[in-house]
Amino acid sequence: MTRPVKSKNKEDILDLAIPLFAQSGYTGVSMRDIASAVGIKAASLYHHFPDKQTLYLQAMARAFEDKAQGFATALTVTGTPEKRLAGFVQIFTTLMCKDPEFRALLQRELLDGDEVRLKKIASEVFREPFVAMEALADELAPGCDAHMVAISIASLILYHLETAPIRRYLPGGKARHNKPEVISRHVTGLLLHGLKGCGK
Amino acid sequence: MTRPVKSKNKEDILDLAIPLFAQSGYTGVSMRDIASAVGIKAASLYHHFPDKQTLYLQAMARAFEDKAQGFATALTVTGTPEKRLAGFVQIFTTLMCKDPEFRALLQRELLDGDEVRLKKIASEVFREPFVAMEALADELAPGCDAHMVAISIASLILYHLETAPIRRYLPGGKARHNKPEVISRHVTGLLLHGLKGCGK
DNA sequence: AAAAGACTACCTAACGTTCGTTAGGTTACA
DNA sequence: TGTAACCTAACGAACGTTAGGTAGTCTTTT
Repeated sequence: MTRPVKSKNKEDILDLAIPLFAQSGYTGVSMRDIASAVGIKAASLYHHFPDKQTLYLQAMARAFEDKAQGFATALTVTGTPEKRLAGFVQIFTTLMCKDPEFRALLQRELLDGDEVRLKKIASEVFREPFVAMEALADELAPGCDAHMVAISIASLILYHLETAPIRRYLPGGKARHNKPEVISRHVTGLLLHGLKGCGK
Repeated sequence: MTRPVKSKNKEDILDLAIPLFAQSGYTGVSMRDIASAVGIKAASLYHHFPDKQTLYLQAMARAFEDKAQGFATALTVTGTPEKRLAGFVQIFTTLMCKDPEFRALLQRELLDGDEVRLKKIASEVFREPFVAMEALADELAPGCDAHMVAISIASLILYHLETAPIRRYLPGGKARHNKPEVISRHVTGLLLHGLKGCGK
């Protein structure tokens, strides 16, 4: 039995584990599943990680890390507040569209995540873009509740993507409703002008 | 034909299983867990249900049934389109606030639900209120994409609730942001007037 | 430069536990 | 007496995890 030429390291394993956890959740993925995806035996995973929970936490950390940086680019847009909002929404939507794994992991964390993990995600991934969104909200609608506005912006974008599986079966559901440019245009219009703004 | 007073029937078991499934998901709840909640042994569950999956599906069906009816009351509001929207948002928000179990189950279905179940939920639970929302959207913003508007309305309400666990750790998060009247006022303002409408 | 030792990354085999599920017996009420 | 509702006991499978072994690779010593 010849051994593989190149040994696996932690990062390789985590990168292969992330999509599994995203698709089936913590309890839905066994150590044997992960090992099989990596191409080794389950017992060998314990050479790299002390237990499953640690592996999972490190996979989550890896999946979420660098995400904050991605969001930062969505905040580089300059110009009028309206233009900056439109730019942010567009970039954020495109980013989220391209990363179903991230969305699934986030959803799972919102359902099952413990306080420690949620706190970590909040401060390390979302805090910076969230603050920028709040500042933008305060410019566009002074005196409003910036926190609620920021959540609303994220809601509009993310829920259109989250509900994709069921929207297919709801009246009026079309394939184009999943396209980032369609979503971002709708959301921008709605945010800037209310319901009257999303018809154009 | 008449059951002994002390005996459990299917409905009792399902009602006790629903919150367990809502909290921990299908794989996170064992037959022994359910039996323990009911006050019987796991083997006895097989007197009422052929297997775990059937029990789960019937629990889901029960959790979602009569929900459509609850939504119907949110559509009884009359008056100007603006007033009807405000009324619908308020009632729908209050309804969702009171039912974290339903929200959790819906979220889990969006993540893990197969096509058949999603189709069933779409047609039996959401179709009717969704059509009404679309009609309302068409009145308020003729020519708009009613499907997207309806999703946006639901997004705004549900995501404010879904993100409650993480909003605590995001800047500006306050306890009142989880109150139905605060959410519905914010959402109504945003929908009718855009960002400028949620400051007042 | 070669041998000896240590280390890394994997293996096979198995452990104890929990799981869904089944078989067959018991009890209480019609 | 029949049947519905429950029980105890146990099955096999899958799970996370551990023990102990092996084959290459790197490091040190002679």
